[in-house]
Amino acid sequence: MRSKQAATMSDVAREAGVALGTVSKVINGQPVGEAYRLRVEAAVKKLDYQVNPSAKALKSNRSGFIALIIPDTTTPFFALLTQYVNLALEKRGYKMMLCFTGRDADREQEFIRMVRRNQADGIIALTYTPDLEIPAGIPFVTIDRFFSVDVPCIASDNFGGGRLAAQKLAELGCTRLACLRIGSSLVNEPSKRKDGFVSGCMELGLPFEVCNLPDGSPMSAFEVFLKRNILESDQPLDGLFCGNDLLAWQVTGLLRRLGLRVPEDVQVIGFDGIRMFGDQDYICSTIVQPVADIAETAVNMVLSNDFTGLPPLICLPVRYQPGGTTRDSAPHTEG
Amino acid sequence: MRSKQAATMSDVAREAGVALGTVSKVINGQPVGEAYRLRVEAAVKKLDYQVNPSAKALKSNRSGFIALIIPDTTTPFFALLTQYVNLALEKRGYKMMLCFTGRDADREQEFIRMVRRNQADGIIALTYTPDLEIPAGIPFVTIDRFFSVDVPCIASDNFGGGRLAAQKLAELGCTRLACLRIGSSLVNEPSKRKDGFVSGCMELGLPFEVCNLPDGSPMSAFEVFLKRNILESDQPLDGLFCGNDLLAWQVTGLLRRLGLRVPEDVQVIGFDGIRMFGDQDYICSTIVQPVADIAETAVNMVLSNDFTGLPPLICLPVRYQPGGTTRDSAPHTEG
DNA sequence: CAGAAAGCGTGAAACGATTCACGATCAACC
DNA sequence: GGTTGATCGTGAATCGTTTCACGCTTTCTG
Repeated sequence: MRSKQAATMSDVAREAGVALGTVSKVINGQPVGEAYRLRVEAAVKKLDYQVNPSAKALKSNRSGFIALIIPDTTTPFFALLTQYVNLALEKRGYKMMLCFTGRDADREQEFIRMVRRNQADGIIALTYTPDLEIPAGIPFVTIDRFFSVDVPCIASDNFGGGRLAAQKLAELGCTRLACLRIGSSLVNEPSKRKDGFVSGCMELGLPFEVCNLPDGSPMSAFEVFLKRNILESDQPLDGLFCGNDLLAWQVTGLLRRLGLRVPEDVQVIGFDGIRMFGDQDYICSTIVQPVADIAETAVNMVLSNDFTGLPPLICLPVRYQPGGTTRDSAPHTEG
Repeated sequence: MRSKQAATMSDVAREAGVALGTVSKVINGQPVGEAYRLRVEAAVKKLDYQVNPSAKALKSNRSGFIALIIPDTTTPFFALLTQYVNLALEKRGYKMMLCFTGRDADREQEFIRMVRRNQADGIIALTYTPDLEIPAGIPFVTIDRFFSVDVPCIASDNFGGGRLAAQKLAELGCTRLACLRIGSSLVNEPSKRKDGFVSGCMELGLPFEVCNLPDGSPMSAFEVFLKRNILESDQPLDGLFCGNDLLAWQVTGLLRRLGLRVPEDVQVIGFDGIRMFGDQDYICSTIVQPVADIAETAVNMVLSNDFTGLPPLICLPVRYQPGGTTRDSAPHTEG
């Protein structure tokens, strides 16, 4: 029950004494004589005219919405990505439609179907379904998941990041390394973190272990690994690279509970660049993903409906960030 | 460039040999003769017909979107809320349009203006602007922020939660309590957590302190307070209630760094019910907000366009949850 | 069995924008 | 000064629904 009925284009046209088409041109910035433009602008202001997005969408066949398909919003990295994608879309005048899937393949497919009904002009997806049916004819880009050369994928330099982690640990004096992974960092692009780490270790001539656990495994599984390879070993590990920051954070807690000092006895590097309050301290030493760049790039790609000539996988540079779990960190000031 | 042009209602009507209006009735579940219904349904299936949401929105003046206005998506409580609101909306056949404001009043007002352009059928807002201009004529409900009796507000029982925290700390053997707050828990509804806590302490006849810090204050400010009132006091505090879980978590880290044992020397209770990975361990002992209920209620309210007769403030029950920072917790197994 | 009431299919009108063929205006040029 | 072409305003047609007045059937009632 709006107090005043919203003004339409014809109201503006009548008020300004011009034709409908002229109003449309002014609104859309097409060339119009100065005098006309001023009259229309005055009428727009006077009537507080706002374009009706439904009418515009109906006629132009563009909704102005981009769907972001994401496993959940509570994982810090996803939350950060959501925020930056939203920001990047806003800058370009688009709105975001959030679809969180809870890692449910059926929900993912259902969202994509929905989007095909014209609800969105494009899709940015970070999904866990490897055999997802990608809709033809709608801009579709993925983040961190490579499907095929037809589907552009934006990712940070996972391989380079893993390699960098190995190098940093070596630089910091570690001589026996391990890579710990769980769940999502096992699949697809993020899996290259391990590959890069392994490659780095081999280049450095350092011995290393790899320990993989399926999603949802209890920490006790890692506990077994760490006890055997640190407490009970005469050649204990002294440098750990974890598949993501949350894991690194958990592993650090675990190590400390086992009586080991971090970073004095064991140094730990994670991956992602998660901070505690979104903008405060890093929760561990980490390989920081360029989240803002990833979001910007994904948005630019999905809005430029021409993917030809682009590399199917766009890799963005990562950087190393000390964060309290390596010896190069300033004495820590936070929890 | 969809391979086949999407089918419209008239295509379906032609295919089924019925009138346009009949198709509309079938689609919208209005009473239609059995034979007609079957023919239309067959045609819908054959042509893979999907309603065009823009056309529907244009004619019916409802977009099917509800806007969620939220300060950010990275604060765990907000992330959780976002997820549950999304879920509740989905259940009701609505889509969510996410507007994160970064706590910027101008952005908040701009979003509301946008929504008035018919982009959304209602607004659920969690805002920091006390003098927000609430749009008339569009369903608007708030979470945790009371504006006026005309604007329904959903909140958890902040007062009761604060009181419960005091009672629990007393039960667990604490005799000298304090309430620590920062930033967002100082304002509006969440501020009642302190009131409830104070009330609880007075009922129990226990001495208490209150320490408030403005948003963005460094932890060192709390450090001063804690040093003076625990380390340097001959009547040291032994029970802390923090305005939210993140603060409780930081304070716990701070206490441990000061050489105090939690929960042996000092017990800490937070507020919110944040878990580390969204579904794993609570990060501290806490008063859990019923996030799912809050979301459901907010969605139900915003979709029922009749607020008359409802209490302006809807209060949902909280519960206490041990989480490692009080003596009633099972020996902790996580970081 | 006539007449009223109820049930239901029909299709034109409307929602509010975009688009485009058309025509008017005007400057330029030979 | 007449012709050409460019520029630009006009308004009808259109996008794909919803809605509703209309009228045909069928059923009920006395």
